[in-house]
Amino acid sequence: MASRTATALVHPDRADLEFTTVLAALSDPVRLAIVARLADVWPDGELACTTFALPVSKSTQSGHFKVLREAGVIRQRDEGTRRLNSLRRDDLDARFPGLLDIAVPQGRAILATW
Amino acid sequence: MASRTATALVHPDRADLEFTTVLAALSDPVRLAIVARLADVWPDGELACTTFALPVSKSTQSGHFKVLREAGVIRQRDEGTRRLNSLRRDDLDARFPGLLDIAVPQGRAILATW
DNA sequence: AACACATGTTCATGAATCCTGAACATGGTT
DNA sequence: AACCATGTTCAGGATTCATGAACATGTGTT
Repeated sequence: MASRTATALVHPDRADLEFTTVLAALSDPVRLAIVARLADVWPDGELACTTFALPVSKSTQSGHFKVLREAGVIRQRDEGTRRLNSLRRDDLDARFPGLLDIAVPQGRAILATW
Repeated sequence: MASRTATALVHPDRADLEFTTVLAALSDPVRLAIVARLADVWPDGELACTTFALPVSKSTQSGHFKVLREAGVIRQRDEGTRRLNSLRRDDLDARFPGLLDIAVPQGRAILATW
């Protein structure tokens, strides 16, 4: 992958999560669907980007995952050639209690339409 | 005002509210602050656009109120030369229970920084 | 080693959206 | 009528978004 090891992946600390940034990250159907899938394999599940079968191009997917990571919604780590994603539910629940409880079912509803 | 009576204000029905659209509307600090102010005068309070003293230009304000209205977050009605705004808390609570309870305090926090 | 393949990222381009000041429209006031 | 207050619309420039093509890296195969 491109410069994986060169620049470390940026993950904001729990205390630095911003509400409006998180909402913006969740306000896209594709990203909300990603969050719902990750919530369903939480807490120990990690899913590679490819496993989502999203209806957008590869580069757009890459952008969506980046938005979620930089907002602090997901965590990403590299394992071999794959980038594994997991939900930062603990941090989100601590900072914005109840938000994921509302958002995840909505994401599942989007998944159901695909 | 410009063509106020010509085209009626668009207000989506409660059933047509979309989660991602509402989140997008709430994901901006200025709009979140507007929502918080309206929540504090709910249920019978109506505030004209000018009363908010927002740190953006008049035309940008107009755009923000339009986004909120078209997302179904606020209701607007014209009274004389002023456009009065109120929060659609009943509809939002019915469709997305708990969302405003989370968002409003965050909006108040933004207000406190101005 | 060398080659091919799978997984993701980056870059350049075009499309869509956002912010602003200037001009406009409407209602109320003197 | 003239004037002011409240908001909207329009055109522009700037920022953001989606995509295909090219690239980079890790794994497996010969």
